[in-house]
Amino acid sequence: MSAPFHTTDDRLPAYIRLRDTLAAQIAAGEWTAEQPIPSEAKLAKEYGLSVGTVRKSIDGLVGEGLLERRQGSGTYVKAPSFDATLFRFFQWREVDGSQLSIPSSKLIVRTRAPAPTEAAEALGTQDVIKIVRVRSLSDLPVLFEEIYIPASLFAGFETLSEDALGPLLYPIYFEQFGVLVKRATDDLTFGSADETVAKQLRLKTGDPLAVIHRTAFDIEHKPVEWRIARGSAAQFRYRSEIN
Amino acid sequence: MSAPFHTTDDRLPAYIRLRDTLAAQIAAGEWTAEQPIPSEAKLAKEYGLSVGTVRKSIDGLVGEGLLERRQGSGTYVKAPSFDATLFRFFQWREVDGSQLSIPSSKLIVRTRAPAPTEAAEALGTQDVIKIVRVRSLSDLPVLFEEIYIPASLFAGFETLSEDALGPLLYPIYFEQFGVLVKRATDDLTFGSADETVAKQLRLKTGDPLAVIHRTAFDIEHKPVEWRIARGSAAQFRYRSEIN
DNA sequence: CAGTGGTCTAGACCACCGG
DNA sequence: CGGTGGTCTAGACCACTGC
Repeated sequence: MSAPFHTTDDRLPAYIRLRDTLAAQIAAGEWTAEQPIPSEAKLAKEYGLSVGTVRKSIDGLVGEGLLERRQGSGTYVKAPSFDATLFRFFQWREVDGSQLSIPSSKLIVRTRAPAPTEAAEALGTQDVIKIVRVRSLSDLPVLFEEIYIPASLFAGFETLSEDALGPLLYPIYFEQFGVLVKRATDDLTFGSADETVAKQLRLKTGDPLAVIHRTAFDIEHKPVEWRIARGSAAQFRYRSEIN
Repeated sequence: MSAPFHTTDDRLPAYIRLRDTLAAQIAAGEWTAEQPIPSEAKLAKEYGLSVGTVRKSIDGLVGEGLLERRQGSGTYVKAPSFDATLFRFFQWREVDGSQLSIPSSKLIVRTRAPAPTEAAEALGTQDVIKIVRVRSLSDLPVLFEEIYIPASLFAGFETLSEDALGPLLYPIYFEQFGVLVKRATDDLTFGSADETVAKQLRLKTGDPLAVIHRTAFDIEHKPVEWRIARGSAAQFRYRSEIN
């Protein structure tokens, strides 16, 4: 009976308030990806709603890719497929059906620093943590990345043990800081390598580069990361699905 | 009563069969963007379903961007926003809030021809119509495109009056041939200009190029167009939204 | 005002999964 | 087998639109 709706404001439809409540619980790590969330019937009883309304809430979260239904079993938090979709640039092996592997990652810099202008504008703050890394495939450096994340959201990121940092950042954002990257905008341009980049990527100064500016957003459309990535144009391949 | 379901095969859920039936009618131009489709209640009666089930069908089509609900008024076919989303490459003016204009288009070739290997594979046929054109912005050529479309779907395209061909192809596909481009995959790489391209784009042979391979699909996920577009890398800018 | 979509209910039966 | 999600019904009342 009654309604333990969390943060959600009144006068919104019940199915939206429940959706937001569930989203908050998911982001808070209430459920793992292995255990189902409460069944539709249980949720209906708990929130004093009918099953149809609960279904509509869950439909929304499934549509957003946060939940996954498994008939006969339950509804589960979807292990975010981050880089299946979000790492898509740089397909290094041709599309012969072979899996594309995730580049390994070498950390160069990780520090609290003022944000460069563009990053500060995108993130709405100058107080950021800067991450610089080089990503490699089979020991060949392919991507030079500078990443900026708001210090307010990622307090303590600079001091995380280096072992805790895998090659993929978005899972860490989620698991360690509860920040779920849901959407991103990539801006792709063409440039040439300066000395620093050339050295890191084993190119010559002035060699052609693919340059990607990315701004990533969380569920609530708040910007949570800005990055610039550079790679040799010669091997570059970027795939984009347009709907 | 009973069910004038169109093409859809049996044993699928009713809401899917209705969705497909409606999609077919939309594609066939049954309704214009100014007149509403039949109300939910009417559809329910016509197909012998409950309103809830009809709503679920419509929900699907709204989610796909084919329909648009207007509370108190009706449900309308959504005027396809074709190139707002599908023409995104090459933003020529910086993002100072100014509208980006659609490049004008000069037709070079339009003929029935055998498809090059890549196009034939993507389209599943060799019998295609080939279109070559150069797109310009303020009289400056910026994009050289080769486009291949299946002759079976676009019978008579080669003989359309040139006046009927605006700068945007997807609206023509839809209005003249009932082919609605719903999704596309872009593959972006960098290359260098050969003589032909260099001449058309007023570049020097060997100048860096952005190269986009695109395969476009209709509502039923059938490939309906393959194209390769090339532009000077120096001015190139491609924006991609990742969800 | 009548007609539309928007929300919500309280059930039903089915298909599937797991123990 | 019981519990889960998947489909579907036949209503209710509300919010909005357009005449």
